[in-house]
Amino acid sequence: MNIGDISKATGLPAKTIRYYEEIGLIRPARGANGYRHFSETDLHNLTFLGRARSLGFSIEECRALLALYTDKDRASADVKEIARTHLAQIDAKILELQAMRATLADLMAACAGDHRPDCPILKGLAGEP
Amino acid sequence: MNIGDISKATGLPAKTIRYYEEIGLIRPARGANGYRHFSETDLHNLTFLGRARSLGFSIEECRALLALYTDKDRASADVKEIARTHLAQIDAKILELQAMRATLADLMAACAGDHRPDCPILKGLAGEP
DNA sequence: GATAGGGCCTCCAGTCGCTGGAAGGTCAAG
DNA sequence: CTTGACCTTCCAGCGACTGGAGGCCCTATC
Repeated sequence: MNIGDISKATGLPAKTIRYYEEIGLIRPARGANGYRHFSETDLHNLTFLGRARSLGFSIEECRALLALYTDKDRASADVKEIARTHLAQIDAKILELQAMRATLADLMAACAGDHRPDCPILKGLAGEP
Repeated sequence: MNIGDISKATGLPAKTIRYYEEIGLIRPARGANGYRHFSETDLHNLTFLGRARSLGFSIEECRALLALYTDKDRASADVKEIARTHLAQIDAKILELQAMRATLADLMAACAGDHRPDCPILKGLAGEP
């Protein structure tokens, strides 16, 4: 499979796949013409990476997960530990966004949103009582 | 006030303040020695920027908000429109993170997390049923 | 007056995870 | 033989900073 085929199969842009090769996440073979040639294993690995990325794992976490995925002697505890850390980060992010949301919604509720210049949103951002 | 003083007063790193000047968000005066000199207005503007950023507004949104903050003839509707757009983005992000969280939590719940190599998290990422 | 320290300056490079584009080689169809 | 779709590499840029090098300025102490 060429990069275009694997791109369609995985849903990942060709640019992204080249980038993953550049940073050493995958090592596709090369044909005589210089084209990348992707095996079934490459397909599995890229699918894995795509799903892990879509769950918000960083590239380095993906690298670790992929190594565990490839290592048939891994302990599932190692995987779960990475997942636990990531889950905590997601939760922290959600809380942060919810706090932002609440503050912003409060300010917006106080704002008439009409032609007049008086604006509680700006006042709130400026730190006025 | 020098940059160190304003940094303490606003809680923004000096590097960030210099960056805000570089991209034209603020225009502090300069002393004969080349040092930036910050007025009360600069202090207000930087405080405003700090709060807006902490609510997740992008730099360009902050630029627009700051212009409205400075314009005493603004319409509060203009401010509210920016806030509404941003609120929608926050909500979208929260939903995305909650979906990630749910998927990840499901996978983790199925994983024993012990010394054995069998791992539903990896299976899920690989796309196994 | 010399020196030590802290603060300030600019400029360059790096972060993360791609993404866009230019310039050029390859391949299959008509 | 040409067209057009594909592939290649390399360089640059996104957002919003952040770190560090190298060097000037200011105050305090000896």
